[in-house]
Amino acid sequence: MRPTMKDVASAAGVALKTVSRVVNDEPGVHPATAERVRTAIDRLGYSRNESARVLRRGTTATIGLVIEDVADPFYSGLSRAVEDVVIEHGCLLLSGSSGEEPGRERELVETFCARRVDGLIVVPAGADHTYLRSELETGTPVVFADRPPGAGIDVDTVLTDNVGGAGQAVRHLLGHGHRRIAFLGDDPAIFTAAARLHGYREALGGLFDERLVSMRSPSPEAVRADLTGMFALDDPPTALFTGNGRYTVTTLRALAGRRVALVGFDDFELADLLDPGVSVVAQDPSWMGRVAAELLFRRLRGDGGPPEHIQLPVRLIARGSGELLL
Amino acid sequence: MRPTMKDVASAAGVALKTVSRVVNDEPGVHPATAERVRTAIDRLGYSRNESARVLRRGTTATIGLVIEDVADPFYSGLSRAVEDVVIEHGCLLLSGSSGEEPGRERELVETFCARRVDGLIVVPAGADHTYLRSELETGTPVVFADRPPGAGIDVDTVLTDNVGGAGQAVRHLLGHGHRRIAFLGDDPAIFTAAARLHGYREALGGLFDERLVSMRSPSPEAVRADLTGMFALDDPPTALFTGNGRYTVTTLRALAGRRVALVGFDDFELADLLDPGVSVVAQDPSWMGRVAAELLFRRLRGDGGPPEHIQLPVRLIARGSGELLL
DNA sequence: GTGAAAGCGCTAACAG
DNA sequence: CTGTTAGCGCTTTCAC
Repeated sequence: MRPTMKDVASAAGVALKTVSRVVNDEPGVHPATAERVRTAIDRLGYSRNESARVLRRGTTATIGLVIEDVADPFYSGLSRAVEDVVIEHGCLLLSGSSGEEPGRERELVETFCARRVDGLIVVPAGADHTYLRSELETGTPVVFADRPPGAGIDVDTVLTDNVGGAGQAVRHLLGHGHRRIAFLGDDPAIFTAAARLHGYREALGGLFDERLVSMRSPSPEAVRADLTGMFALDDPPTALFTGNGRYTVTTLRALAGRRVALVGFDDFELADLLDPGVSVVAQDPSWMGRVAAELLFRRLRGDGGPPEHIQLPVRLIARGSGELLL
Repeated sequence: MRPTMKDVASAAGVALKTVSRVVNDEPGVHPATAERVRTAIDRLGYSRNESARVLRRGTTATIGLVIEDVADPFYSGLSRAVEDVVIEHGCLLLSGSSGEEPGRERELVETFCARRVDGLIVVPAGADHTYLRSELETGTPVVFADRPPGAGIDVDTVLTDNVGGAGQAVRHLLGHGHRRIAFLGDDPAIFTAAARLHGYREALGGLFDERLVSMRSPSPEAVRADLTGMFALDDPPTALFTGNGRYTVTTLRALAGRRVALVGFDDFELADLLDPGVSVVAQDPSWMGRVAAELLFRRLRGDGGPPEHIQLPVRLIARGSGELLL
């Protein structure tokens, strides 16, 4: 039904190999012959079967990307940047969302490996990546982005300066006179959440009070309940540090206009249009994606050096909410 | 280097076909034999070569999705929904961003077809889809989402009620006393932009004034310039209707607090937190994704009925900005 | 239950 | 410049 090279060959009255040459722009085909072949290709509506080509050549020109959720602006920004780099290199991107489930992460990685991707970029959901070992031994380069791999796997990583960023946020609030600074963030099982908690705690020093820490689901109810609890304390927080974009937004909603200083980790659209503007410690998701993808292609080009561990800086953007004085 | 079924077979002391049976969970293998095979698979770190399988079977269990830009929340929401449905059906998703370039759209579609996707979901950037004809004849189902295909191609579509939604927005503003209602939107070459302009114009009737229409790039500068021009008129607009989420946000920024009524097409995060809250005509991108994907899988299951044209309704959400009285 | 042989559509290696 | 042959790793068909 679908025409093959053989069909094109007989239609053009040449050997199969000649068609292959034309299709692949290989030199050494007489222009007239090439033209005849191209005509036959157009007439039959021929399109090369990539699976057959991959099977024969052993390389797929495909990169796999595992993220947490495409619908999250951080990851969709990262995705887009990865896609652009992948395209620049003439490759195709295979991507999937783990939904923060380790099992799904692994399934995706294994599916991608079964499709013989040339390389992988992974934002891990799980903490055990020993399942990657045989693939790594086969020589497939893997870059971890946003979060590092579990113990025992030493590969390239591109991470944000989470500890430093959290410290910057807290010191900013301290500098504006606050001493009761709460932290709302994800479950510390998530690497970035734990790192940001660490930076927060370190910067606070003796001012740390575990009653001002809430790390659980970013559901409106949970955030609201925890905030209510904190504000009911004898010495309630006068400032908040939120651990990621989702928490910042949920917290803003839960605050319902209450006047508290706030600095959030992650920038988000419209942060400048709120009143007051929301001060944030901004990451650059597309930078992360680009750096990870470029590192991967460097490996693909044969760079066999030791694993690199890149840390991207963050930038504090003051817009008002973090500058409310005590 | 990478182990094949043949390697597993000799390691387990069975024939290649037996390994194939085990890998594919085919019945009729003695449990003990199967166990021996599985052990060999684990020991060698075998993973089936999907390209070889695809070549032989002729079906890829892969769906292709072409959108405009993953980094746009509308399309990333749609993507995620498509991905979920695709996963439910045990398939893999191949997706790419056209960046609103017809050439890129076509390249993506052709790349996906060369990879022999079982079906395609396309948010077109171009207006000519005759290049799809041979693929359609081959029997590959294609669903267009958000925008219809160009002339001469009759396939399934899943669109939003753009005309109706724009009308709803305009009538809402008319109902609050406004008579000078401006429209800011994308280039009318984009289907949705043209449809929304049409709905706007129809609802305005005799009140339509082309000086109150701005349809060009959503750059802050362009929007600001056009708004300045409109407000300098003798009878300036007292209300705005923005043609999509990007325009709404850009416009809000350009307004810099000026008191004008506004209804935007597309909902967006934080619309409720601004002051006043931003009234919108909301689409549901994940609903659109889900509907398109389910329709595609219905076709893949053999539903050969005539092309379906699904129109999804919109919902007006009043939050304050659209209810400012004249 | 198990296996041998053919062949999916292509490219690599070598002839002419 | 053009053609022939072998074989990538798998599934299908049929035989035992």
